Amino acid sequence: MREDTRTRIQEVALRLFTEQGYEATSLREIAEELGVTKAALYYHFKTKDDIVASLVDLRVAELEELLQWVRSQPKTPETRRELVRRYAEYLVRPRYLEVTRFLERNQTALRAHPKLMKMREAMLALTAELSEPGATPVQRVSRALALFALHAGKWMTQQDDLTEDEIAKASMEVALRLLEE
Amino acid sequence: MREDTRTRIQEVALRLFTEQGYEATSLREIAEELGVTKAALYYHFKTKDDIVASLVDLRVAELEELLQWVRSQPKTPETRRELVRRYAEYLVRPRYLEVTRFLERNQTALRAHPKLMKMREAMLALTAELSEPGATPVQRVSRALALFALHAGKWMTQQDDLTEDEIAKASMEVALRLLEE
DNA sequence: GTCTATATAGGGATAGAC
DNA sequence: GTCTATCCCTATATAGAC
Repeated sequence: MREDTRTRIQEVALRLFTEQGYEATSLREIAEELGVTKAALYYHFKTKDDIVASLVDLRVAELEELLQWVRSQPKTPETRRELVRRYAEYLVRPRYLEVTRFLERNQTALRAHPKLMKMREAMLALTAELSEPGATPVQRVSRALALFALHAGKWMTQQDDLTEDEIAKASMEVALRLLEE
Repeated sequence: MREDTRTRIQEVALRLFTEQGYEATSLREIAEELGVTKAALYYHFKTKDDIVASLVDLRVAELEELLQWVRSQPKTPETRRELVRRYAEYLVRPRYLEVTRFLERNQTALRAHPKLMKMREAMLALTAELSEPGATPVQRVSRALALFALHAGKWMTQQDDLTEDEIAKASMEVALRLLEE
């Protein structure tokens, strides 16, 4: 069973945008890799920006799902721990991680993109759910760092002699400890 | 006493690259803001890439200075704490922080840049100095996160009601605690 | 050291045939 | 749904005058 062209465009675009950067990747390159012409892309997506939008949509939907869940829960330490655990689960979904990396690496190029603001808002909202009203600055910073700790494992992989699994476990442990502050 | 044109080019380029992204910023824009023409830029820098190289050079030199220092010290907990403190000092030097932000936001656009590899190596080397041979995975991840914790304050500034100073102090506290693992 | 003018290339996007 | 052909624009970079 073959994927449809639209999905294949998304996949190739995501990979090239991540590897080379958004601006540095031309529609010609994407088309060539797929063995079609630029014009064919325009049948599936109205603009280059539209391709990005379709990618971000996938991720925003997941973040908002998570946000909705956490807001339906009592604001307890266990809820916060569970939020970190669930976030880690999202993070290993293949598509999600790649989109995240793409967005991290192309912040300025996409700065004006309206979809990005929605995503940033969602991330800040998630982070906010980890904090409490009367928290000290140290607690605030510490907990804001918790979700990021889970990302950290990803760029460590390249340098270290640890296995991916060891890093994942350790990152989770560090993230949960950051919540304890 | 007026700055020379070369320095002014660096300043404007750095600001625009950071705000708009490297690829999205044309030499024409830089030239217009300075009130000169594109061709004038080419007198001072051989290529657009050369401007970036000149900016990164500033930062690599500082990182390597720091690396040289830490390697001349005994490998004690106090040395590691002092490394974190010194890194934080570098981070608030105006030029350094702006270059850092520029590099963070334009990772992929600059991915092929040879200067960047030198910088990445220097950062990993610094991080490595925070770890010890027999460290557990949790310690490794935790300490690798320490230097990053200092950066974290920067993107928190936008959202939070904390003052810049409170965030700086809290980030330092969090970084030092991450070393304790 | 800065200018004007231009070479050369590549980008995103569209029209219209098949 | 994909093609060819093309429009229009902007980019980096250079040549040569001042």
